[in-house]
Amino acid sequence: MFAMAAPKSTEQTTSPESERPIRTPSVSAQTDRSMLDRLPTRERLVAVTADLLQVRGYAGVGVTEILDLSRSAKGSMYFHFPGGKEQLAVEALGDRSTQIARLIEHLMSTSPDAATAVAAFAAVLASRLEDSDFQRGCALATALLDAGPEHDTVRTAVRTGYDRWLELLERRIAHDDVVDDPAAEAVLVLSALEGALILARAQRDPQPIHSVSRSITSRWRRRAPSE
Amino acid sequence: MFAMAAPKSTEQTTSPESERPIRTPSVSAQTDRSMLDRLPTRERLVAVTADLLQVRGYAGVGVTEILDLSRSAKGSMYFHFPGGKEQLAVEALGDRSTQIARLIEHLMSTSPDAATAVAAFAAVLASRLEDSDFQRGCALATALLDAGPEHDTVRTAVRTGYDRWLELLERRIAHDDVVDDPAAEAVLVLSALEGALILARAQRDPQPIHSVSRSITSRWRRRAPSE
Amino acid sequence: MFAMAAPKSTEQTTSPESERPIRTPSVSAQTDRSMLDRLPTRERLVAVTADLLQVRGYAGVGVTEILDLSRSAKGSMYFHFPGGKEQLAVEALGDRSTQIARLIEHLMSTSPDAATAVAAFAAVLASRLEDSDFQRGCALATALLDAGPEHDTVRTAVRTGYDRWLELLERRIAHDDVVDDPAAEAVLVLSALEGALILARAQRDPQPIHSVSRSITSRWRRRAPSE
Amino acid sequence: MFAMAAPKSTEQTTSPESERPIRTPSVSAQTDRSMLDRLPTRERLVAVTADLLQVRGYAGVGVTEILDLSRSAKGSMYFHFPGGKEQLAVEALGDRSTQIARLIEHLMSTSPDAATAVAAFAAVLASRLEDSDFQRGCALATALLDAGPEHDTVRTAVRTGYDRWLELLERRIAHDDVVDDPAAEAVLVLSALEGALILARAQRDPQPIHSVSRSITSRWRRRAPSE
DNA sequence: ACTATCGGGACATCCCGTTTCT
DNA sequence: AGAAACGGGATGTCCCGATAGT
Repeated sequence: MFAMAAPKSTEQTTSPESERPIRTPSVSAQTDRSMLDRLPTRERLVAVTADLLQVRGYAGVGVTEILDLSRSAKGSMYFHFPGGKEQLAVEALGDRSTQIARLIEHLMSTSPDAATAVAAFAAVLASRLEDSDFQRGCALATALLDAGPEHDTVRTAVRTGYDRWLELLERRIAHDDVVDDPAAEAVLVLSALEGALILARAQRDPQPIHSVSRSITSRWRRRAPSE
Repeated sequence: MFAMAAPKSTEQTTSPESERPIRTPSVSAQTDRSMLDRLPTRERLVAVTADLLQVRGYAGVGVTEILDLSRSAKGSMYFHFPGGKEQLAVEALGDRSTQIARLIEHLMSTSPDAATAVAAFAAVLASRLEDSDFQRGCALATALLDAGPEHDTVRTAVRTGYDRWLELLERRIAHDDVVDDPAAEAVLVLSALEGALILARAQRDPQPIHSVSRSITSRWRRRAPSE
Repeated sequence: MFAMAAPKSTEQTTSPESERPIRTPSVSAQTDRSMLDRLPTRERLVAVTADLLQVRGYAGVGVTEILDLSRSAKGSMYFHFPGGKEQLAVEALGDRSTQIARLIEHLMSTSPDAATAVAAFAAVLASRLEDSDFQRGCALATALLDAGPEHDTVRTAVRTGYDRWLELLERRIAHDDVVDDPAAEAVLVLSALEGALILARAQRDPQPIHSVSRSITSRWRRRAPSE
Repeated sequence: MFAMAAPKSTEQTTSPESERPIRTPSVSAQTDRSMLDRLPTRERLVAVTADLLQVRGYAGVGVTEILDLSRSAKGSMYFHFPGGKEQLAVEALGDRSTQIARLIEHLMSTSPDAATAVAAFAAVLASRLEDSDFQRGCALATALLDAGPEHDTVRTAVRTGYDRWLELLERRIAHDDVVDDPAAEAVLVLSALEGALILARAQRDPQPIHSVSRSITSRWRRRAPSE
C-alpha cells in the first residue's frame, strides 16, 4: 500500500531548493501525498494528524510535524482549529474512527457470516500494520494511552469511536446468533484485536492478530446458518 | 487507594518568594511516597519512571517530572543511567514487567485452575485501573505505543516482558489442558486483557476487563481435572 | 457599574463542537455592550480599543482581542484603519482624550470655583478606578508607557491629549486667579492626579486621588472671588 | 551617563562574525555593558530586566530580549527563575525599587532640608529621563500599568516599592515639620513626580518634573529650620 | 465594507543532555 | 554520588498583517 521511509531521519539530504530542513515524512501514511495535496487545508490537517496519531500517539506528535507534513501554516491551523492540538486530535480521531466504522460495516454486510467478516477485518489490520513496518496500530488506542487526564476530550472521542464499532460488531454477531451474549462477544472481539495489534507491534510479527481472530471465531458458526 | 485529579499543574505558585517550583505529583503512583523515600536513588528513579510510563507513555513523560517526583537531581540520574531517558525507561519497563510476571506466577500457583487464576489477574488489573481514576493501564502497552521507531530498545523491552507473561500463561493453560493450542490461547488471554484495559480506560468503566475474562475462561474447565 | 475578574481566559472551551473561541470579555469596559452593538463598526473598534488600552496599555492589547470584543473581522479593521494597530490606538486615544476634555470642560463651567471642579474631577477618576476593580486608570498614561519609541505616533497622540487638558485647567485656574503661575499649577494638578491614579492602582485604594486633590486645592480659594 | 542607540533598529548592520542577528540593545540601560558582563548570570538577568521594564513595561518586554541583552540561555533563566517572566519581573522591580530607596535616603540625609532633597531627587529623575532620550521613566509605574490583573505579584511588588519610598519621604517631611499632614504631603510629592515623569515623557521635555518640584516645595521651608 | 483564509515570525515555556565542582 | 548552572533547540500558542473573493 505504501512504503515506510527511514525512522525520523534527522539528517537531511541537501536538496537544492530547500532552505530550511523540511521534515522527511517519517510515516508516509495511509493518506498519501498525491491525494493529500488535492485536499483543502482543513481536511489536509485532519488527515495528516490522524496518520501521525496512529503512529506516535497524542504526546508523541508535535504540531510542527503536522504543519510540515500537511504543508500548512500555523495561522491556518489555528484558524480552522482554534482549540489547537487537542481539537485537531479530536477531529482526526472522529474522522478515522468513522472510516473504520465504514470498513467494518462493509465487511459485515458483504461477508457470508460474522466469523468471515471478523477474519477479514483482522486481515486488514494485520496488513496495514505490516505495510507500515509495524508502526500503524489503532489510532484510537495509540492516541488514548498517552493523552493524559488533562485532555479528556481526546478520551471522549476515543470512547465514541469504540462504542460505534462495538455496536456494529454486536449487531452482526446477534444476527448470526452464534453466542449467548452478543454484547460481551463484541467486547471480546474488539479487545482481543486491539490487544493483538499491540502484541504484534511489540513482536514485529502479525501473527497474534490472525491468531486471536481464529481463536475467537472458531467457536462460532455453530448455531446459526445466517441468512 | 488514592485519587488523581490535578491536571499536570500548568500553573506555578508564582509567588515571588518560592525559589523552586514544586510539582504537584499528578500521579502519586503505585509506588507510594512513604516507601519511595526509603529507596536508594537508583531504585527511586526506576519506580517513579515506571509509574509515569504507565500513565502517560514514553513521549508523554518528561525527565524533569521524573526528577521532581523522585526527588533526585539530574546529575544523579545521568550517573546511574548514562543512556538518559531511554535507558531509564527500558529499565523501568523491565522492572515493572518482572513485578507483573511475579504476580502472574503467584496467581497461577495458588489458584485451583487456570480459569480462576486468569479471573484473579483480571480483577487485579481492573482494581488498579479503577483506583487510579482510570489512568494506570498496562505500562508496557502505554510505553510502546508512543515510543516511536527511533526508540527501538523500548520496544524490545516491551516485547521481552510480553514474552515472559505469555510463557507463564501458556504453561498453566497447557498444564490444565483446557484447549488444543495453549500458545494461541495464551496470546488470546493476554491480547484480550490488554485490549480490555484500553476499552475500560476509554469508557471509564472496568466492566470490559471482567467481561473478556469471563468470556474466555467460560470455555475452559472442561477437559482437565487440574493437577 | 460592573466587576472585572476573569484573567484573560487563557483556557478555551476546547469542546470539539465549538468552532470559534469566544473570548470572555475580561474588561467589559466603560463603553458597555448594549450601547456598543448599536454603533457602526468603525466606532465600535475605537471604543473597544480605548477601553482596552486603558487597562493593559499598547503592548498589552492584541488586535485579536479588540476584534473579538468589538465583534468585527480583521478585514473590516484594516479597511477602516489601514495603519493597523497603531493607527487604531492613535484614534482611540484621540477619542478618549476628547471625552475627558469634555468632562473637564463641563466640570469647570458648572463648578463655583476651580477647587471644586478639580475635586469633582478627582472624584470621577477615583470612582471609575474603583468600579473597574482598580484596572481603569488613565488611558493616555497607560498607552504611553509601554508603546516603545518605535510607535511615536502614539506618544504624539498622548501629548496632544495632555496639552488640551492642561489648557483647560490653566484657563480656569487663571480665571480664578488663585496662584501666581497658572500654567505651572495646571501641570501640578494634572501630574499629581496622574501619579495618584497610579499609586491608587498599586495600592488598590482610591485614597491617594482624593488626598492629592485636597492637598493642592487647599491652598487655593484665597485670592479670587471667582467670577 | 549613557547613550541611547537607535530605537529598536529592525535592520541589522551585517557585521562579519554575527551569524544570527543579535538584537541591538535598544536601550543600553542604566546598567551598562562593561559592568554587566562581570555580573553572575542571575544578577545580569535582574539588571537587564529592570532596565527593560522601565522602558517598555511588563507586556512590552519579551523574555527573548532579556535573554539576548543579558547574554544568558533560556535554561539558565528558568533555572534561576522557575516562575518565569513574572518572577523575574518581580525580582527586578524589587531590586530597582531598593536602589531608588537608597538614593532617596542618601539625598534626604545629605540635604539641608526636605525641599532641597526633593529638588535634587527631581533633578536626578529628569536627567535620567533626558539622558535616555525620554525613555526611562519610573520602572514601577511602567511595569504596573500594563501588567494586567493576572499578574498580581507584579502589582504587589510595585506597591511595596512605593510604600517604602513614601515612608522615607514622610519621615523627612515630618522631621522638617513643613506641613500639617506629612503623610499626605509625601503622597503628593510622589504622585506629582510620577505624573510629571509621564508628562515629560509625552512632551519630550523635562520641564514638568522641575515645575512640580518647585510648585510643591515653594510652600515649604516656612515653619521648621530643620536641625 | 466585509468574510474567510493564509503566512510566518514571535511569544513564554519546557525539554533533554552536559559540564563543573564538591 | 550529587548539586548547581548552563546551552540551545523544540513545544504549543498567539501575534499582526495580507490577500482573494464577494
